[in-house]
Amino acid sequence: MPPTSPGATAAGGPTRPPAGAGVAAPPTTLPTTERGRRQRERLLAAARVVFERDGFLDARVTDISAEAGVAHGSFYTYFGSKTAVFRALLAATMDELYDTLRVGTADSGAPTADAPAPAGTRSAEEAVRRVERANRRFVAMYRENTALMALFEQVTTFDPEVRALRQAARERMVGRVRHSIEQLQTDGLVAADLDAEYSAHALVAMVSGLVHYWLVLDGDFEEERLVATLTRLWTTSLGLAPTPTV
Amino acid sequence: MPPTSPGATAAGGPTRPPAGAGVAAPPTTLPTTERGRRQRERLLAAARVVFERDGFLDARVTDISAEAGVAHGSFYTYFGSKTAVFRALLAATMDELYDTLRVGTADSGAPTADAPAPAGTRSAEEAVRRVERANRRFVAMYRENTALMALFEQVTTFDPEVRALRQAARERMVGRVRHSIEQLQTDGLVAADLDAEYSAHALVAMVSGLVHYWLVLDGDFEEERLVATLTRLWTTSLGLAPTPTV
DNA sequence: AGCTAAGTTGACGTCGACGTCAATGTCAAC
DNA sequence: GTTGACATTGACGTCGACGTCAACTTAGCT
Repeated sequence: MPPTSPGATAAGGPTRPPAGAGVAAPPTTLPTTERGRRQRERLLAAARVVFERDGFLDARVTDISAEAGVAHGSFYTYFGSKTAVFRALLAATMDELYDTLRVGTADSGAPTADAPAPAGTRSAEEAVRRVERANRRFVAMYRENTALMALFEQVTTFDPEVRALRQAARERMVGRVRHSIEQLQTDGLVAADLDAEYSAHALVAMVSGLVHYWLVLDGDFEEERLVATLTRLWTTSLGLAPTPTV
Repeated sequence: MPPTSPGATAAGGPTRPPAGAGVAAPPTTLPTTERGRRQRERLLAAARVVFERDGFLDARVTDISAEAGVAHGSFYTYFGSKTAVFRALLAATMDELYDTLRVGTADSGAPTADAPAPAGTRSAEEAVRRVERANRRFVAMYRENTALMALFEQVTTFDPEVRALRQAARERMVGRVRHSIEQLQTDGLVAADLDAEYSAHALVAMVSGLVHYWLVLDGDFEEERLVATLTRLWTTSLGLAPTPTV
């Protein structure tokens, strides 16, 4: 069975190509005027409200237009479809969140990182601290954007473009973590024969998967304990163990 | 922000309650006749084919009827809606898969388990072996049912009943793992101060999350290496470490 | 054979979301 | 202040999926 996923057709949302063939030019271009730019922003903001409230599938273009305070027809001046506006919204927001995570976590531990080793940062204890910070930050970010994360997942299941965004986002996170693991291996703090790539993927899956279960699937967790346990498992699994064995 | 998820309305699929109020009795009852039972089976099988081929959203009741070789109207003799048939299909299949996993893995390691400790099973090495077996089995199961797993996720994002199924499935797995961790703690093989519940959740998230990324989101992995890395991280994180530190 | 309850059929009406478009409005430049 | 490009408006036609239902078939029982 080839890597599959149901409903992955080319177009956009739930794929049902309109029978009528006449394809109107989808606004790929950004607005010309200043007024246009503002209208586009209003629609994006409205889209966010409506999507988060109703979910992608139940959201209607009419609702978005109404929320934005513009006529139904105006929507199509800026976006070709519900799916198009969602993609735009997601792309914009994800870039924001990416920055959020980057700020405040130097190179190393977990779903974050990006600076040269600040020197004197080469102890296991320091690494553990960095992992914890990154995890806490990630969890907080997810908590503050739960609705959007749920939407992201939802649309990923049927829109190829959004799926690509998801893969990209994941690879970015994994890349950072892999880099951090390789660094620790270079420093002799992590076993050299550990597969950094696979491990990074696994650890990222652990954190994002559990947080998803907590916030989106409504699991019963306490944030601090969650961060603590994730950090402990993360670091112990890499052999940065503060708790040797028993 | 309360545990949210978009599009979570009561009804079924993408929530759009038919304006007309007259609710016809949804077939909650199972077929009376033998013929009826067989027809229901055929529809279920057809539903699986169509769902896996087109995804839940693009699947039409008409397609399912056609695939089953029955008239459009007959569908409604057995199921009240597309969502209803999907729920039935999923419930049935999940029970099957649950058994699949249970068989062949005694109490302990990973996403499986259920027997009394066979005695002489109390070494760390044995525990590691059990975790590996369970992981390998889980990965294989997922690989052989990728399409269905993708569908499960898809429908979870908007159908509350399916979401409940997902939560239940997750809790079952977590319960087994937690039990196994507690066992290992009793045996002094795992640190007693580790939170077994949270850890079980995290480890299950790691395995299912990574496998999901591999098979559904089409990541680039090699199965054996995947199982090996997952097992290594799993066991090391619990302190069953075959690889002490470096 | 005749009766009845269960099941089958497929044509039909309904409904809601979409995307269009002709008329109208806005604004900046000349 | 006139012009023209760009944007707004909202009523309208289209379309496809759904669920219904009245007529018909099947099969078990007496």
